[in-house]
Amino acid sequence: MAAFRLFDLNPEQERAVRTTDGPLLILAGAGSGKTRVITARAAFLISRGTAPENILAVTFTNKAAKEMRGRLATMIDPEQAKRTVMSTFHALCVRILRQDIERLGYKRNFSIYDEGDTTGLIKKIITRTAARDEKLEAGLAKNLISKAKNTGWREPADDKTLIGAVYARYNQELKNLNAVDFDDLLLLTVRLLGEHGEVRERWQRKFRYIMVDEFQDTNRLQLDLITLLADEKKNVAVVGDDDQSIYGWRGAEASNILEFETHFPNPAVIKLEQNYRSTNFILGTANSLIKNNARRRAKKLWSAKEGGEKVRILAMPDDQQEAALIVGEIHSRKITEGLKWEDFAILFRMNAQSRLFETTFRDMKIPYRVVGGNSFFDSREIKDVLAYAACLMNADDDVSLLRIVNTPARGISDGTVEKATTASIHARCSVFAILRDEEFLATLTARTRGAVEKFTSFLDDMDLKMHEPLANQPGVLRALLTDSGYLTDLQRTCKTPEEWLKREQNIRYLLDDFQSYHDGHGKGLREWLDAMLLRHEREEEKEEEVSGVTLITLHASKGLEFPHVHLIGCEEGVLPHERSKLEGTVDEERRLLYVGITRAKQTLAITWCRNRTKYGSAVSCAPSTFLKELDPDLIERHDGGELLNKPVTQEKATAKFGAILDMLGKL
DNA sequence: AATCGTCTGCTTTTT
DNA sequence: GCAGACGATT
Repeated sequence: MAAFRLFDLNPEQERAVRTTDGPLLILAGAGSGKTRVITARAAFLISRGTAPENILAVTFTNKAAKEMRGRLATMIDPEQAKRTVMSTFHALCVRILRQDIERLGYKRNFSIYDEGDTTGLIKKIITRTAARDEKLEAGLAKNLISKAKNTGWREPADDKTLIGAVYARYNQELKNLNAVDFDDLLLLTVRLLGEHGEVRERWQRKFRYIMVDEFQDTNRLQLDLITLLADEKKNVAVVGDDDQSIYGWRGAEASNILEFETHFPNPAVIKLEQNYRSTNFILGTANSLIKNNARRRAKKLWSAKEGGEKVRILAMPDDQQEAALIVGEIHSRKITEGLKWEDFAILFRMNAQSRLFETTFRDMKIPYRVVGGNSFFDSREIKDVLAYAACLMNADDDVSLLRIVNTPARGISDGTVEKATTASIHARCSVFAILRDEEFLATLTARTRGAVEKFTSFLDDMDLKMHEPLANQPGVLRALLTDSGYLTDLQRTCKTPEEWLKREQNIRYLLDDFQSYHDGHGKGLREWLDAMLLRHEREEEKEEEVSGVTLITLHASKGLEFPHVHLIGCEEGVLPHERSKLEGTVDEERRLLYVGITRAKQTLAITWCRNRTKYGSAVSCAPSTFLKELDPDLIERHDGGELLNKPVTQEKATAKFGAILDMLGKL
């Protein structure tokens, strides 16, 4: 291969790319080109003769992995790019576990349970375990269990506490179901690699160079995993920004990056401080805020982009007027400055804050998109389809089976299901096995027995068809949904034609996705199902088809950028959130605002309201204490109430009219 | 089995 | 203020 070209990189970036051996810590500030560095580093390693499959780049999201792979494909031979392992933590673990999980006493066809599945299971366990006067919310228990798994809390010795007992039972139950939750993917992989030297060595030999993206968001288990994968060579390059650590509440350990040296001694440390995104007004504002955090690796972002506008802080009388002013401003700037709706974003702390903006945008007929919110995968029909598929892959998967056993209604009542579950616990086998057990069937009425037998033979039939060599698997799945009467039943239970249209569209999307996965990758239901369960967003479609002003939480905005950003609701109690003050995590809230500020490329406006409607009633608010920390030299303060009521000035009207004429002229 | 009414209790959510 | 859960009703 020709000599690798590095001329698009600045000196620090180039050093990060060329430092290939031994531990490396890259402190990459917001907008400093970290994705570029990771991909260039992979390309550089390959150009120097490293085989692509010996390079591992781990990310948190599928989107990031995909983006990296795409970029790498533009830098080197796409065939080689394809062979480079770029994967999320969870997908990597699935890959490892599908090969060797048998050593931990699970079967290789294990099911992966998502949040909803696990919460449901925990709920069931709580009702079975708790005494009359004991109460435990399933959601809370799920969080506690997740935290326990992620911080390495083993089986609690004291299962005298309800949560301890539920934890132990939950793990046992999962194992019986031959299922794992998201946390288990990491936990079991760490256990597998830790306890089985030959497996560990095999993977260590494979991954000679490891890179980790968003290292500030890794938790204890993820660090353990990386440590286990890196052999004594320790060719581990981590990229991250402690100032953008905003997932502490999900178990991310900022100490992983702050104390990197204790985990990997004598690392090379490289700081990327040149920002390619924002103006210096914006970066200076961000710097002035974040320097108030005590525990951080000092860095100062700078930009070659001079000029621009000062950052505006607007005080608004209430949230209604906040929405009115911002939406109005976006509307007029789009026209007068010839911008696109996509150039604007509205950032907020809580999802609930987007509501008012949504209605205001609708009223003004401005297109908008809400990022996040309810996921495609939370819809009933998608869960049902995936449950059908899961049943064919893992006969022990009771959770999926119970989901679809009487969906559509086929004469297997709750009572029958209850009876089957009890019998399965007694017989120590799966519910599916019980439904085929002659002894059990004999206890049923002739009618119920007929229904059960029809159901099991239907699934058997589908199972057979699905696993035939050269089967048209997407076709089988499609047939399953029709022949089971599922689709007809779904249509019947939809209240409006629009609802049916939406649900049907979702299913069609899902099946099309499987079809193209099957045709393109030549992979089967197993692999596709894994990918679906580890992917909670329909990235491609969402991003390309939908356009308009972006409405997004601060958390979800990390990694994105917009020319013009409005950061709303900067009030004490909202940002920082009331709860964070009680929990002592105000620093993380400050980082959250920092992330928000650094999303802006050209202009940034921060608003706060003197009054806000919270839970139905109006409360008065104070501006966020963070606003006092921002460098006053870089900021303009306005009273937004006045701006809103001020009559339109002559010059503004002329400008606007001129712009309209301009647009008409172009037509 | 479906539907209606009342109660509750409120961040953020990469997989 | 409103969604989501749960229990009582038909």
